[in-house]
Amino acid sequence: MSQPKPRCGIQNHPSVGDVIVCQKVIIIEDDTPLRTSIAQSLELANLEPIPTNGFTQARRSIRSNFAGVILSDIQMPDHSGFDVLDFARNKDPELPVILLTGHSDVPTAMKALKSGAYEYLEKPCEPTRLVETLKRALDHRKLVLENRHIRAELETQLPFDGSATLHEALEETERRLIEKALIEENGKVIEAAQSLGIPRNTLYDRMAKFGLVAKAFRR
Amino acid sequence: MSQPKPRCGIQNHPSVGDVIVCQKVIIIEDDTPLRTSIAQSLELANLEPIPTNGFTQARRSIRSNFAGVILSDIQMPDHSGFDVLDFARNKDPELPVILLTGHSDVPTAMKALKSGAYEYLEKPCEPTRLVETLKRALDHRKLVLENRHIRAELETQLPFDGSATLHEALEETERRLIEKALIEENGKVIEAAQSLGIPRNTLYDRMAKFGLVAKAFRR
DNA sequence: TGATTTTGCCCGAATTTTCGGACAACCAGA
DNA sequence: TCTGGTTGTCCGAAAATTCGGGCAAAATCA
Repeated sequence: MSQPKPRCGIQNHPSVGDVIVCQKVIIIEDDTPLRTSIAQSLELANLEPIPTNGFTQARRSIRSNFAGVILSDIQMPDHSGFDVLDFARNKDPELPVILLTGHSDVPTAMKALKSGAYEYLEKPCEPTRLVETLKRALDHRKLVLENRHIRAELETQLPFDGSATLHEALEETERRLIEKALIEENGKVIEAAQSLGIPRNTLYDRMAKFGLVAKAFRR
Repeated sequence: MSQPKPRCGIQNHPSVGDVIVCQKVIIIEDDTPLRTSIAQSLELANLEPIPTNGFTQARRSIRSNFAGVILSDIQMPDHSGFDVLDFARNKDPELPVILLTGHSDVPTAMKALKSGAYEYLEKPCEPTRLVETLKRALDHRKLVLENRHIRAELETQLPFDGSATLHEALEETERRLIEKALIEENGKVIEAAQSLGIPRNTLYDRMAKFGLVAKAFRR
């Protein structure tokens, strides 16, 4: 029949129902006492601070699906908060960055928002206000991540174009279910067969039909 | 002989891609000049103000999937902002309410947040800050609505719980596809068969197996 | 290394599905 | 009432699928 398509396909989705935890806050602040003080405030609020002393130290934590937000000082010796902002937006445009500006530095604050910061806070900042703001940002982030997650799930679920034949659609569904089972069982055919409720040989029959090999599903 | 209709999708799929517009702001403020002033600020920011002079006038706009947020004064002659908050949270717990407090009334502001307000603003509020805050709230609201929308979509697509047998899952899928085709063809078995790419008799076989009758799918 | 498990494939019989053909019953319009 | 189209069911042969058993090669483990 058809060649074993090199479809990389289904990933191991953490199931739609489960809640995404999103409470990390990367703190970028060169002033050590202030940094630890902020970190403490966050821990008291049940958040998960990741304190760093500057851009260089922070950048390895900043990645595309990071489950949290960034809180960065804007004036630092080595880099500016805007560098953080650019870097973060490049990694993930929907990753909220909250910038700490100097007292009453309205023009810079405006510039921050225009550059894509999620929010700014004036430097001598009461902990409660800080936490409130971060919680809103984290909530926002959580929604964004959930959204991506569900969309990904949707894509794997509705692949039939309407012009497909009943047989084609069913074959496609069957192939996906088999692939999913194989992934979940780490490429173990026997266990996948068991979880699908069919005998081992039958699963091999179907796999052969679709050109699937167990090896390709190993972690 | 009519062609099988050029069906674009498996169902009329409110298209996951399309963007939800969410820029309405219900303004609840008894002071008329201030109210219109706020409304103007919002219009300048490309938002869609719905000005009301109080809770009574506003409550009919507040409903479960409202595509916007609420901005309410906290001190009003007939009702308090907290009444608005309670009402809104009852209609939809994820509908953001932003409360306008008097100048430096921190305790009330705290109480507002604890009661579930999305954010509070101090009364003599610069338009830019107001608009920024509202935009964040609207963004949040948009995400919530998108989320609901996609989840609903996913539920209609996700046919089998993981514990189902391969055969059971495929049968279920087959039944759904057949029902879908019958619905789209208004219960005409012949046309449904054509759109599914199988002969009429085969479709009858399958329908019999599932206990389906065409009559039940007529409009 | 040797023992054990797993893979991937083939056989063959039992079962299921496919699908053309046929037919009675029903309904709607002329 | 006649007529054309549809529904729902049955038959039967061809085709496909299921699934137990078996086996050689590969992988894994001790």
